[in-house]
Amino acid sequence: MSSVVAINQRARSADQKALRRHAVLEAAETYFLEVGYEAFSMSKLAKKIGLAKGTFYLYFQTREELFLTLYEQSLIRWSQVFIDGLSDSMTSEAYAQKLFSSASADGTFLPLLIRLEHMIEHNVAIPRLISSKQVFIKQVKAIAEATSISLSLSEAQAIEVVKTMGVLLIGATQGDQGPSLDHEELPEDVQNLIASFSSEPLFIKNAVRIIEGIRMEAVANI
Amino acid sequence: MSSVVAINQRARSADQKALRRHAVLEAAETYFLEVGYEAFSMSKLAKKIGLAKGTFYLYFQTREELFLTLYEQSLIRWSQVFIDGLSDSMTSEAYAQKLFSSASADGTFLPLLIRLEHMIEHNVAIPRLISSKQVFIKQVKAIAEATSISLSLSEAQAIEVVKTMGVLLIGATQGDQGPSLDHEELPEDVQNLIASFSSEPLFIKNAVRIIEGIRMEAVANI
DNA sequence: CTATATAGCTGACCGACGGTCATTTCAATC
DNA sequence: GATTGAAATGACCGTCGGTCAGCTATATAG
Repeated sequence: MSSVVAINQRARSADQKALRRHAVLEAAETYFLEVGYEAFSMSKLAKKIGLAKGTFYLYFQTREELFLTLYEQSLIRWSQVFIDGLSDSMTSEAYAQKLFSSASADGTFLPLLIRLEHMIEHNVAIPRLISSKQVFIKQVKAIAEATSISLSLSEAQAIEVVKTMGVLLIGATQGDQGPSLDHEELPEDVQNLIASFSSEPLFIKNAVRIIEGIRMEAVANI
Repeated sequence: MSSVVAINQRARSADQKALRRHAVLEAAETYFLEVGYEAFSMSKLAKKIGLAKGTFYLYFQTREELFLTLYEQSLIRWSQVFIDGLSDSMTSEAYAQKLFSSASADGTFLPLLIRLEHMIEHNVAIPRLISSKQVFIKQVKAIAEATSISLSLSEAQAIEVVKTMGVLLIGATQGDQGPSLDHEELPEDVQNLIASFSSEPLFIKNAVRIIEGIRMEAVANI
């Protein structure tokens, strides 16, 4: 138990500080999964963990930097799950299905991805932002490599696919982020609208169109 | 000048109230274009117009309802501009280009569209939300009609195109919403990343892929 | 023309937020 | 056991969206 930092102890060595930072992140993610982005309060998180609010700000400069770090973690985690789920010679539909289901299964990843550019990246210091972009680049490369094999595409095509899937994922899951209207009485036209924006088929259909489009461009260029 | 409501006068008739509401919206949009979503403060807007903060809340229940109304207006405005810009027998690329440039030209539309589901629609009363969705449906229909002619597609295909263009637009313009890094020194890999997510080519390339995909699905089903 | 009633308008006030920093307290070192 | 430096603290700050009892401009009645 020597390396564990009890809640009332101080983290003095670099190791102990890393542990504490990790503990804060873990608690933050649990809390985030409970209440979501908008209701996430630093003061309440502090009370939950039993640390003073000021202590957080020793480990993260801003609330958004905390979110950026959670995003980074969830990106890395999801990438691994997705890559592990790929196999050789998949159809583009099966590929898109895997991508969507693995991303949806992670309760942190999508809500943070969707808010990344217009909320989180503001109020984060530039060097931290740069390092985050570099993590992103690394993950795109790793996913593209696996994609190249799974979909029998060139490396360049695979990178194009991966980037575009990200764009599409953000757009297609937008509807899932609205307020829950499950228990509301809605007119039929609105119900139909919502149904027609169901994120999973929306994503998969268009992912297939895009992947096939990219495939055909290569053939046309021979 | 009888119907104009001076700033110190009271809006008593329905006409005058509508005028005042309109004046508030106009001032709000001007202010929004100045400072953007995050820095938009009801108190500051009040001072700008010379009305008390409480007065806003007679015309809009919440800050988000004000944004929802601005969004609605900008959607209607953009739809008209876009439809007017379409002509018969366009290539899918020309179509996508028109869509992107008209949407980008409206400083209000995209920033609000991107925040619609996960920020604005929360904190708006359900009936207001429903009426907003119905405005959306109406606009989609109008755009689809014009699209059907321009791209020589069936009505059903055109609706599919329009809905999907919306999804793609949100995803592709995400990068434009990040903090400005123009005057920052960035490592080359990050610069390349940002360049490769340039929203205009990103949108147009994939719009073409999707439109052509939709076209081909119809041929395949004959 | 004045008195009354109605309702548009006001802004001090509320609780909660993210963030700060002078002070306290713990633990490693001498 | 004394010293010291840094980790931890939480009262405090300015600002936010939102409220509502009181104020007053205006339409109407007499």
